Amino acid sequence: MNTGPNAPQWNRLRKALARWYGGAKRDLPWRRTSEPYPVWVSEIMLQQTRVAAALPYYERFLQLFPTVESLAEAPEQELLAVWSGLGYYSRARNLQKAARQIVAAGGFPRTFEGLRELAGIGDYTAAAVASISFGLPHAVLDGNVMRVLTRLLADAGDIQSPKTRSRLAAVAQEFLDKRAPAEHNQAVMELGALVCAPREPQCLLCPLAAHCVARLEGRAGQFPVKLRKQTKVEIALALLVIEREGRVLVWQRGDGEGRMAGFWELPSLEQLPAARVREEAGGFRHTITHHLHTVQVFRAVVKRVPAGYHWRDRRQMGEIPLSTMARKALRVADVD
DNA sequence: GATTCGTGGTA
DNA sequence: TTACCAAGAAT
Repeated sequence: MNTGPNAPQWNRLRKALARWYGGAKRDLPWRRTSEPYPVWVSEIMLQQTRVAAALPYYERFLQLFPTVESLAEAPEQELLAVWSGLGYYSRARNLQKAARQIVAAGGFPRTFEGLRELAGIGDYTAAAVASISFGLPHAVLDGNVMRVLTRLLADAGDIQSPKTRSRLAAVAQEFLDKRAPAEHNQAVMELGALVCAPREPQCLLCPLAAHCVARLEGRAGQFPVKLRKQTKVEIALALLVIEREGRVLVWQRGDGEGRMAGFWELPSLEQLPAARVREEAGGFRHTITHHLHTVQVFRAVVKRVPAGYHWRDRRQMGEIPLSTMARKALRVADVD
């Protein structure tokens, strides 16, 4: 740890941060309680997901599954349907897996290590729930915190490397206000979200600005450093909207441990060469991580239902787990 | 330890 | 339009 003459004055920083958070704190639904179940659900939903995107899902999810028991018993199709459109669907499956672990154990684990063993809970989420719900002194390290700390220290390490991350984790833990871990953790993240933003950081509004090395050097925008970048892959796809008597032909992804298992999809022209295309309904682009799909949507007909395909009522599509790509295609074809 | 997993917002 | 990236975790 940096204990030299240039070590950050953590106590001053903590106080300045707490004062700022007192005025900037947003009223978000998951902040109205410290109960572990809603806190946990919100933390999972917020992984790599913006607050605005998670909000409506959070409300619907707790409406439908108000307790950990109800989540443990939920039919998988209902669970995936509620999550449909939010992305990273393994989160939903792990959430239920963990709910069953919790019910089997007779309640929530009340330690970081116990939380860490639940499905879908890594270092970040374990620290978040431990601090917010149980007041335990574990610092969170997420994208916000890494941005704040790399700027504060002008740390030029690649944040995608485990070495840099563990170094930042130690700094975060030293920075943590052990008397108020819940408030402190959320304050740093909120600072990263609202002030110490990725682009055009609002240094003039920042409570840490006086001690921020990157700011003092006029290069806050250069942090954090991220060396690796993804190369994109273009994919062309023709999806078929095959309608008959108000129903649409779909297939279901295998329930095995595959990507988006359990989700319903439209057939592609490649899958159903026997389908007879009537007209092109339109097209759209859809990006999944680094895969750029250019999708053409065709209305088509089939003589008989091919093996593995099913008719689903077009008005029922909102109630089943459907990939966003399929949803977009249905919209293009005016089915909804 | 590098990859993969979804989606939508923003400049 | 493109590139980045958002309260990460599992493999």
